[in-house]
Amino acid sequence: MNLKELSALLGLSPTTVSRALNGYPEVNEATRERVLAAARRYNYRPNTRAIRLATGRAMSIGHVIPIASRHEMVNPVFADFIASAGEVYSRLGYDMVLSVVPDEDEAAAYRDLKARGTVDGVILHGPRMNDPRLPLLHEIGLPFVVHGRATGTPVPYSWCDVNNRRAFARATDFLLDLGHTRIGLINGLEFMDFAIRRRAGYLDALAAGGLVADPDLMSSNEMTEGLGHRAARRMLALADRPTAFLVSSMILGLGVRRAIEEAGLRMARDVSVIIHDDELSYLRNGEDVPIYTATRSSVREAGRIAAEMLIDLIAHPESPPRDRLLEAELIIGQSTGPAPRPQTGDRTP
Amino acid sequence: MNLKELSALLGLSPTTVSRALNGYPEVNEATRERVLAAARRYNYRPNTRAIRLATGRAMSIGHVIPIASRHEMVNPVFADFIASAGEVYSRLGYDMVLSVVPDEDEAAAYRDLKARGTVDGVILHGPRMNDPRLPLLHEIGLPFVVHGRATGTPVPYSWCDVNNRRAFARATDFLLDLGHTRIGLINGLEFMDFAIRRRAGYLDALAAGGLVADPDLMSSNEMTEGLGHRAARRMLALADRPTAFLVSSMILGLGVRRAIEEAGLRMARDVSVIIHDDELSYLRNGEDVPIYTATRSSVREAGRIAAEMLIDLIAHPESPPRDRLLEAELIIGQSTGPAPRPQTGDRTP
DNA sequence: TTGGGCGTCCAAAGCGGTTTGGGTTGAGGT
DNA sequence: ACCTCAACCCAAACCGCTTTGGACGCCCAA
Repeated sequence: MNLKELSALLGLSPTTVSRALNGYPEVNEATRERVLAAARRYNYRPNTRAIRLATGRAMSIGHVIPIASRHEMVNPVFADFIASAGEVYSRLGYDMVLSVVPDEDEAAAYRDLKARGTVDGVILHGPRMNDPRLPLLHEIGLPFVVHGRATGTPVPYSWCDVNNRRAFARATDFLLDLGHTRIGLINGLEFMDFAIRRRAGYLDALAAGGLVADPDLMSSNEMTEGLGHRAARRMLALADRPTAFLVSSMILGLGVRRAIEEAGLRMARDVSVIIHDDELSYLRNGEDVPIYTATRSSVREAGRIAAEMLIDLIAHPESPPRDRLLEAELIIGQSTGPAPRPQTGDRTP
Repeated sequence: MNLKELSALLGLSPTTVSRALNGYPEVNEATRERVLAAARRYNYRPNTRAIRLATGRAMSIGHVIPIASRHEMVNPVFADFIASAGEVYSRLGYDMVLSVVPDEDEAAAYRDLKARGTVDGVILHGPRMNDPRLPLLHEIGLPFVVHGRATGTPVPYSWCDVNNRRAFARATDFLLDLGHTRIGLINGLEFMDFAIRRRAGYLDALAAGGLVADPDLMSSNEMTEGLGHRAARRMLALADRPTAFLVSSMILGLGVRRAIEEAGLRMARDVSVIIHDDELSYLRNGEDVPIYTATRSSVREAGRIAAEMLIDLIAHPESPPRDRLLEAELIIGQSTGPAPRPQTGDRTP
């Protein structure tokens, strides 16, 4: 059932039917009712492809997911982010189109999306320091919102980010207040913007507490359970081992906990742990009471905000960039406690 | 730059330019070269929206993600599945469109995708027993491939699944051979098709081993760390507690391990654990050697196969349904060992 | 010499909507 | 009786591509 058929059935012109369905004023209310009833009755839906060509708008938002051919890492926060962004898109009549491309083709993918008119705008994921994608998107004129920020970007842009620096500074303060002085930082990859900011927050707080950072207590890597385990194990094997860990994700935290227990230690009592909790739906930090003390910030909320921001940006192309900084909450869980008394040397090997 | 402009620049008709670019034979090779060179030079890309309207094909594949308003569960295998399916789509010139809709709107979402012509086909995720979505898709005539199977479906359909039944039967056999007789099953939600098949495999093997299943040793729920922990803790508190667990996912397994250690027991030595490992990219079962003994099957491979199957199906609408059953591998890790000697009663409370 | 066939190209008709620029009608004012 | 002006509706152009149905020139066989 298409517009022409429907209008023929109604004895009206396609023009009038289109206007009736789209709420234009120059159509008699009685006629509009008749049209709406017929549309319902014959289950008429305007063809997406025709609307898009006619209006010149794609009515869809792109998300480009680069796949590194080496390890094919898929960011675990990604699923929750797009789920919440997708709800917004659906609600506002947009489609979400995902482009999965090899790492090296990412720039080409953006150019393509723009040149072919496949999307009206994109969300940029996992921004890095001096991220080349931002100037690129700026240059080709594709509206975008960054999930996070990209330190060193020369052009203004729209973003929605968590205050990672303050979150990790507060978490570090909390540990310092508990008497910890040897605090390990198990962070994401060092070129990721969030990781840079979290380290900065950690270093801020250490410095404010009169401590100097120990390079042996800082690690940066992909955020998998295995790598969290490996980093924590290495630090726990140090002669002057940490009594607390600051950990950039829940999944890393699972590995850290494993390392702690393998070393014959108990979380909270022997080694405190604070994680950053993105509130992923399938990896909750405890059902009722939080397991880990955490800097908590909902990635779903960020997805929702970024999506709304982008659609607003598309609707008002001449408006200045928007941004939104979300504060993380410090949630006290069962993974932190006062620093243990000076060690008695009975560490398990 | 559009086709009309480009053809004007070349002094050719749009027809010829279009044919030259699309590899049709009725165009002089020299002309084709000239057209291709100009297209490159002016960075011409045919407008997606126009192609779609003209050809009547959406050149995109839909994935509908229902969001239960209650707990907003996003399936963690989903990210990896769509990442690998997406690679196939990109390669073959298709777009992937994700529709995130409230649970109760799922049927409407499929009808909409079909009626508006937004997609050429869909992948169906998380099939259940007697899943109403399959007859629906069949009825509205939208090509689809199921990731998994749906027991009880009256119509034939295309699918790509893991042999869950055989996998869990083999895993159970393995535990029986190690001398375990009290084996707990920590499974996904009981109406999910994969969970039904896994339980069937487990029950098959128990029966073949002359054992009767104990309802207290079977649990079904969503597959989160917390629920894995809860189920295992409950079973470990039984007077006649299990000496082994069969666990439906890696994430559940993390919770199970936590429960084991909280009970003062050691995995493998006191309690064996076998998980099902979907080889998620951010939750690997060990880097080099597997941590958990596991029934392993790559969800990425399934995504790739399902995507190719669907596109093939779209290209040949009259062909019969296809299917593909993948066998899971039994990987021996460090989480299993011989059943401990009969208990001496020194369990921690 | 003529006609058929081939190679190459083009005009125009579509795809299914939106949108522009009127046309018709009837009520109200003079 | 005539004009004006809403209110309502329509024909046709347009979005940018694909595809159908020739057109034209040239070569070769009859």
